[in-house]
This record gives sequence, C-alpha cells and structure tokens, in this order.
Amino acid sequence: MTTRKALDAAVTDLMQAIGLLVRRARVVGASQELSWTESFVIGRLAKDGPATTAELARAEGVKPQSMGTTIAVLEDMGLVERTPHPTDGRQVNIALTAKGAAMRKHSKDAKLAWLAEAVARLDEQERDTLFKAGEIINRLVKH
Amino acid sequence: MTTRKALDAAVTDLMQAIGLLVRRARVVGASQELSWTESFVIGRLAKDGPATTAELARAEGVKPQSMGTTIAVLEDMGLVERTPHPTDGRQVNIALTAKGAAMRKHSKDAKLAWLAEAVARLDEQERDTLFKAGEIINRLVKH
DNA sequence: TATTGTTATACTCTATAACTATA
DNA sequence: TATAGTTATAGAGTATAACAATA
Repeated sequence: MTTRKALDAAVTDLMQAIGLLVRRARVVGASQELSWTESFVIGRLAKDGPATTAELARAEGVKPQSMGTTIAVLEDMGLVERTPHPTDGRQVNIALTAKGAAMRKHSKDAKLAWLAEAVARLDEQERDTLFKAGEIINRLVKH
Repeated sequence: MTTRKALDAAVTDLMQAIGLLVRRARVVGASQELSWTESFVIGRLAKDGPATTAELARAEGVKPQSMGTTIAVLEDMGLVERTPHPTDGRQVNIALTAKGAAMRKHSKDAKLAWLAEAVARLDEQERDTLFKAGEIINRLVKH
C-alpha cells in the first residue's frame, strides 16, 4: 500500500490541503495588522525572551534581511524595540515592548482565532491527530 | 486540558510548523519550473479531466483572475491548452497537453519530491497521522 | 577575514478594479 | 442584467546583491 505512487498522491493531497488552509487564513486575516511572520516573531519573543535578528530568521526559516524588514515593521508599530548587544557591537537585541506583550495576551490575531475556533469544533481525537501532525512536520523540516 | 489558552498555543505551534514547511519547500524547489498552484492545477487536470478557469480557481482557493494568470503561464510552457466551450461561448476549457501529462507522470516537482522522500522515511503510523491530518484540514477549510 | 545587520532592488503570488464578450 | 474571462495595476512577503560596522 505504500507504493511510491500512492505516497506521491497522498503527499500531493496533503500539500493541497495545507495550501488551502494558508490561503484561507490569509483571507480571513486580511484586515488584520499582523502577518504570519510578524505573529510568530511576537510569539517567539514572548515565549523565549529577547533574540537577535539572525536567531529569529533561523527560527522562522527566512533570510536575515527579510527578518530585518519584518522587525522594522514591528518596531514602527511599537511592538518590539531594538537594544544594542551588551558586548558585541554588531548584534542587536530584539525585545517585546509592553504594547507588544499586551497584544500577545489579548490574542488579537484574527487568522489564528479563526483556526482555533474551527479546531475547537473538532472532536478530541481529531484535534489530537492535527497537533501530532504538527509535531511530525516540525521534525520533517529540521532534516 | 482543552482550555482556550492551551488550544491557542497548540494552534500557533501547528501553524508555525506549517509555515516552516511551506517556506522550506519553496527553497527546495526554487530552481523548479512549477509553483505550488501550477503543480496543483496540473494535478487536478490529470485527476479529474478538463475544467474551466472558475472551477480551478474555486478548487485552489484563489480568485478567477489569479487563476487566469497561472493558466497563462502554464499555457506558455505548453503544459495546458485552452479550447472553447462547446455550447457556452464565454467559457474556456483548460486541458492538459501531452507534455503536461508527461511532466505529471515523471513527477518532476522538486518540492513534492523532497517532501515525499521525507515522508517516506517516517514510520507507518506517523505517515498515517500526517495524511489523516490532511483530511481534517480539508474539512476545516471547507467550513 | 568573518560575522551582523542595513539598504536597495527585484521577483513571485495573489488581490482589486475596470473592461469585453456572451448568455 | 448576470456570468466567464482578460488586462492592468497594486500589494504582501521574501529573495539576492552590495554595503557598513564590528569582531
């Protein structure tokens, strides 16, 4: 049953479903102030504390230059702030501001809220499958 | 265990994993000739036969105008062809060409090939979880 | 020289808006 | 009028390239 062909078909279906999910979430959150990467940066800073541009870029799977752009946007919004690294003059520490922490707490992200609501309507077992799949994907993308 | 807060956290983790997967796949297939949507259009045409622009747009979760652009690209590559609808002069039928069918058969898509390979290395149970999650997501996005 | 980050520019995918042709 | 599709333009997100500052 696990012929190469069947596997390819199943993987294609999986990615199509994921593609639909991502597009759907984008539409739902179109009027929202935070993009995916922006949300995740806020979440990461809230969970693990301040980090450098390079660290955040690695965590999100984007180039440091792209992360720099994202951080500039968040800084303009007053959600994060840059402070110089204590010993290494090249590095810059990115930290949540009080406003950023508050936004995180109030979970203002429409995209995630929409998905959370949909997931909440699933039964226990399906939710479990979904979250287990998330863990598996996490392992996959890290080689 | 299913407090709202725990659910939000789990959903956030899930979407972050999915975000990483999508970006990772993009990097892997950067030198490739087909985008996600292009691949899926080819796949859909191969599986279900010819379709109109509007049908394809609905299936992929994009606007008809965006799908029109995608189809134009595929047509330039010689992978699909437009033929007038037999009875309704407004509609256009999109069908795979021989070249498109061949490309589909040889599974030239580096992004999917990379993922298929990674999935093949999982054990039976994990693969199953992943594909079940795909079905659940499919239901979620369709309301 | 290697590393961290910034600035400038370009590309990909999708959206909105305005239009044509057919029903 | 309503529907299918096309064309033009814009926006979001990320990439590459070139650069400055520091280690």
